[in-house]
Amino acid sequence: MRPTVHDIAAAAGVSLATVDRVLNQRPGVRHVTREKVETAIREIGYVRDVAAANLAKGRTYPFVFIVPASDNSFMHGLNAEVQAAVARSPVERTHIRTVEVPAFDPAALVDVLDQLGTERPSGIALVATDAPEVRDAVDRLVQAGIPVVTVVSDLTGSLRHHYAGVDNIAAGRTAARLLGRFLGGARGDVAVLAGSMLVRDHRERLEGFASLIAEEFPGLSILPVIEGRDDPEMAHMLVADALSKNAGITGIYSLGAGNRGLIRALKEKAVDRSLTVVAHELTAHTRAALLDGTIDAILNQDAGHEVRSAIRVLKAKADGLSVIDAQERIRLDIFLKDNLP
Amino acid sequence: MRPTVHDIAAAAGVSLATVDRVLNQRPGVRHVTREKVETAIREIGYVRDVAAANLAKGRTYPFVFIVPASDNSFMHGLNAEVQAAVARSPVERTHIRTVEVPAFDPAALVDVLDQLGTERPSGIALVATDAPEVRDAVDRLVQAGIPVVTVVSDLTGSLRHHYAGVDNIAAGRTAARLLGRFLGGARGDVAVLAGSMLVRDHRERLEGFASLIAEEFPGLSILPVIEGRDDPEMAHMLVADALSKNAGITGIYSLGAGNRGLIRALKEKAVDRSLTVVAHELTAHTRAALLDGTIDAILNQDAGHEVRSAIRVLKAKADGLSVIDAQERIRLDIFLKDNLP
DNA sequence: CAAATTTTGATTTACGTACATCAAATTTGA
DNA sequence: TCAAATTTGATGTACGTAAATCAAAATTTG
Repeated sequence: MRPTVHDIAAAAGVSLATVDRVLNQRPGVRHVTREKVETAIREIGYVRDVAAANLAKGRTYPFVFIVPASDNSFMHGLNAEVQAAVARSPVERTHIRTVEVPAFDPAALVDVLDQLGTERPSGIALVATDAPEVRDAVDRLVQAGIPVVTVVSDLTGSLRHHYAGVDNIAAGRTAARLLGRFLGGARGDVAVLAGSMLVRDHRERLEGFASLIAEEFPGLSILPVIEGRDDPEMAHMLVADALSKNAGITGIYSLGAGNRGLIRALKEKAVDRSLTVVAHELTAHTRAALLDGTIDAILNQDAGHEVRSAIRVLKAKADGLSVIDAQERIRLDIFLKDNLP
Repeated sequence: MRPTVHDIAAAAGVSLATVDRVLNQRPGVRHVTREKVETAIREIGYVRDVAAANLAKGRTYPFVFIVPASDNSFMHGLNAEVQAAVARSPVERTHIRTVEVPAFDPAALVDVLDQLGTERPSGIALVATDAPEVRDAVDRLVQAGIPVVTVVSDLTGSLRHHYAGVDNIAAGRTAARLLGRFLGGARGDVAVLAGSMLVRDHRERLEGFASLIAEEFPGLSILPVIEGRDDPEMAHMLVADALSKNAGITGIYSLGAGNRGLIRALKEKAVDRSLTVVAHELTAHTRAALLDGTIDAILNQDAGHEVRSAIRVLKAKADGLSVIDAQERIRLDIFLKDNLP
């Protein structure tokens, strides 16, 4: 049987009340006594029964999810997953509130974060906009003892407890290797479609992509980045234009959203050309395009995993427990036609 | 606040005891009263607090993991993950016992399963040997109300509640597409190194691999399968031999274990040849080979995820709860040099 | 050394559910 | 209609922990 507080009390030769004082860091225990209890805890290998403790405390975890008000399918998916987590709230003893902030607006994000500093929720998850003032605001929260995790997009040099998202530099390099190998050493131009170079994930993907192409596929040259603002219409126009003007394009890397426009452009302008296309984010559109051969590979991060992982980590941090690292690593999924879920 | 048994009692106009009788399917409740309570439960949206219930019951989940006594790194890894789960047992209220059975021995597996039928644990996870008598034994357990999940290797046509593993046909097809695309449409011979054609996962991987090569890469011809019995020495010998005798080999697909031998053979016989190699299972050896360019891609299933998923599913089944399907899908990881964990 | 202060012990209630017991009410059958 | 059988209610204890109260003991201070 698993040891209980009574066992600690017996082992340390003190009363239950004293054990409780030590366990819950209440005052009124002499240093020597405290140490005696702590030793007993270690020696008999006591671990608090979190379920019983939460029951006794009537504890719930008030968490806040801060998501950008972006109108693209990835963010919609992320929101849906957060809502799914909200639906599970009663069972998981969480109480999740979502806050929308304007995208790419550090000041607005800082305002929200500072406000939360006074509310003191049990944990905060945010899709970070990578700016120094945001980092400082997050660090203030962390130093005030509030667990904070970043989701999807990380925050350079901050004290956040955890990042639930993929390594975007690695993602870019992986895309580059797939594209390069699929092109089989042929010379040619590669077009890159991004949302905006102001977003850290997009910058990092491009950085990884460009560096690996330069290192290992010197026959390929990367054209100036097309910024489609994650907007299908704009992406369509810009890609169609590029394909018309440049007959030397043999590969395309789409590292952001707005793939609907890309796919349309490809179907209009490139049915006859044998282009190799690697895109990010699995959606109904990209899935169909992968199946019909318009896209050759899709890199994906699973928003559901990210949300669930963020919640698990926040809970663990709130309880001062450790997490299973391997379980919380968000993997970069590579989908070909054959391994779609 | 979340509704409790007291709220049901009040809503249904009955006593706590009656609610308890309905909730725990105890006898002595008139049909009409039972319905009244069930309606109230539905209407106020009551969900049992599993933590409190388990506390009251002093419940633990006695689970059994049946793993084959195979001496390869994948099974070692799987065992390590099961042991890690055992270490977490006190916290998770599980009580996991592992049973080793001889590999590829349906009769031995059936014996163990039948034995467990009398012990009636809360759940059973097994690495299935795909044979009709095993399927029947599993079906008997399921029909006796014991939750059963298969791990790593599934059981054709059985009633098992869940399979925590990858789709091996899809894995084979994915390997074929990677190999085919990496080879860039060139003609050539492809060698396949398997453990044994008696194992279902290996058969399925080969099946998927061969079918996609036939469909989409007619320039590639698959050589007779090399059965290395997942043994490094044997794999080394057979692969070295094949490479010496056949200069037309341009690609290798290793779908089982024993990759240490494969890698040694490649380094000895194929440094000058530009072979494309796709292998299964990420280990220290395959990882190093991927990094130094000996292997081009690794397909992997995460044993830790499989074990944790199996446990979550068994718990849910034991409690009659539903699982988050997306969370329990075991993904086929594709690792290139750039996205290694 | 007594008084003031700090530390410790003993005990109780609560969280939400499970389970058992016994009494009271209701229904059923003859 | 009455006894027997069935159904329902009332109540208490338990699970492991949290949190509070009050008394007793130990320590520190003057």
